[in-house]
Amino acid sequence: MPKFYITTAIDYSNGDPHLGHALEKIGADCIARYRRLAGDAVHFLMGMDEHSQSVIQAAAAAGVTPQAWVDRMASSFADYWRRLQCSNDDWIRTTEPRHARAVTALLERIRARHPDDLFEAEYAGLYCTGCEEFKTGAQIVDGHCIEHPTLTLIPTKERNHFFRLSGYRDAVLERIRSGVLAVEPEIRRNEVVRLLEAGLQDISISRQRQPWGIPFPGDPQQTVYVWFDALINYLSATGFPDAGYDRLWPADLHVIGKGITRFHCIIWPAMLLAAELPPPRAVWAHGYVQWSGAKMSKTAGTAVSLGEAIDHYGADALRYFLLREVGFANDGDFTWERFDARYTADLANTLGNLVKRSLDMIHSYRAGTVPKGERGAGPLGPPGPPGPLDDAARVCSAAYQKAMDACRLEEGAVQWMELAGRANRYIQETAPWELKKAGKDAELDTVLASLARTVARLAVLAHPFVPTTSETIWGLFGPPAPLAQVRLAHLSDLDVGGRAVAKPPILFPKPRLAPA
RNA sequence: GGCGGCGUAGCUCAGCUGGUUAGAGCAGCGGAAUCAUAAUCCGCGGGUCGUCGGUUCGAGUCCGACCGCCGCUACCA
Repeated sequence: MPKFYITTAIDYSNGDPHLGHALEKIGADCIARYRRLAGDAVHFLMGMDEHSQSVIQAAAAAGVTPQAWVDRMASSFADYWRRLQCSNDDWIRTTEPRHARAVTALLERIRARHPDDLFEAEYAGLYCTGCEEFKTGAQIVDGHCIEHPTLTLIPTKERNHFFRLSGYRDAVLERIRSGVLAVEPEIRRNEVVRLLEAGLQDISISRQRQPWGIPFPGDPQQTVYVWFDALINYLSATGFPDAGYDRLWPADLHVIGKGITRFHCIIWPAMLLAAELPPPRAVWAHGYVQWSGAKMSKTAGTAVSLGEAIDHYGADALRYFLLREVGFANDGDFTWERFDARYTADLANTLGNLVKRSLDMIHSYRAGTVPKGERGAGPLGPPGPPGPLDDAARVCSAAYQKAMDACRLEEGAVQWMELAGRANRYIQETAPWELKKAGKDAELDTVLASLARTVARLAVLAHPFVPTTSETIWGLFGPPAPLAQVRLAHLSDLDVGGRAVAKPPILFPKPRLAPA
């Protein structure tokens, strides 16, 4: 059983999670759940990034200690991820001892293997005494810090530890070009390659005057710069440097936002190479959730809160909407109109109604027991002659797996829904109610058995996207095996003939249109 | 400024290495059916494929210019 170590970016502890955070976690969770269905030994990591100056500021503003602040934030984020059914196996926080230990160990390992890669140098920049940090770029307006326009920025020099990033340009570039380190989607890979081709500068990896951080090994006067610290979380969670960490490492997939490819595709691999550790195998950089085509910015006042979006139709519906409509590669729009349209057309009308009508007919015509049809096999027995829906399931499932293997989650969702659509057409074509009236029992058995099989298969394909609904549908058959034990490879053999089915619920109720 | 991407039916998008009447889903309109959440199924799409010019027997599909969006170019998690 191949292992599959997948991670999300760890979130910064300075505000509540929003739809953008949610898209990333849901997408990663979708991939993790899919890999489990495919039979991999999945290890799925999520967590929090809890160091740096802005944490101190946020804590001070809230009148609590930094630790109390990050505890509160971590609890809040974790609560949202539970509501969204994230199936992470581990949850790491960069304030944990296991993380500090790994950061120290990694730096010491670099120093031991490539001593020249770490050196001290002067860092010069504009320092804001209000923020207690260096300011660059857009943080400076008219020569003043945007947070403290009345203060004067002070040109300051600071002695820092540096990492010789420049020495790893060729090695990282070669890995990305050859695909040994896969960067997807392609547009992100091209951006990274161009960045590498343009050349790299060495980077400062320590800070003075930053008490809220991990002490720099051998120089307790300084702390490890927050980005350098944060990236290492993926390694910390494997147990590094203890023996056995390589049961998980290297990571098979880092799921991140498109804005941080530079850190994950260039700096992080270089850090690992310097320590003579294998770089990750793949990085997937998703796009952003927009609100009516505009950026969803925290400062501009987010148009919709994550809590609202979850409460609207439930976690499954939000998961499906984000993955199907917003997508996991490009930017996409969240609007209530689109959410409603997707929910109604796909989840309620196509899938929910299919499950309901199919199983209701089994109750009306066969007293709630799935006919064995022409198959006559047990619950997971060998298939008999395949019907049109079995063919459709095979085709859709193959396309689904091809898409999901490539992290094209939208396409996976399309294929899943396509099978449900085929089943609806099958009902129309075979008209079971006519078969019932005409007393064509054998044909009716075949049709109902075929529908039941298809519904069960849809429950399996649904799992990465709508885990709760998936379990609900699967549970209706009183299945012999928990869904967690089902594998995609068994899908064609899946049968529910002879099983008693529960009365189907309305899976995705449509709110009555409110009178105007 | 540098590098790159996008601009195809009301909406979201497919259209690979150029080749018969430009496609899908959703929405809309018409019809059928009644197992089902008034759900489903069938039928209906003349949209200058951003603009202009070029290459070619032939171009959303290649080249150039232009217009309009957008991304990456920050030691901002």
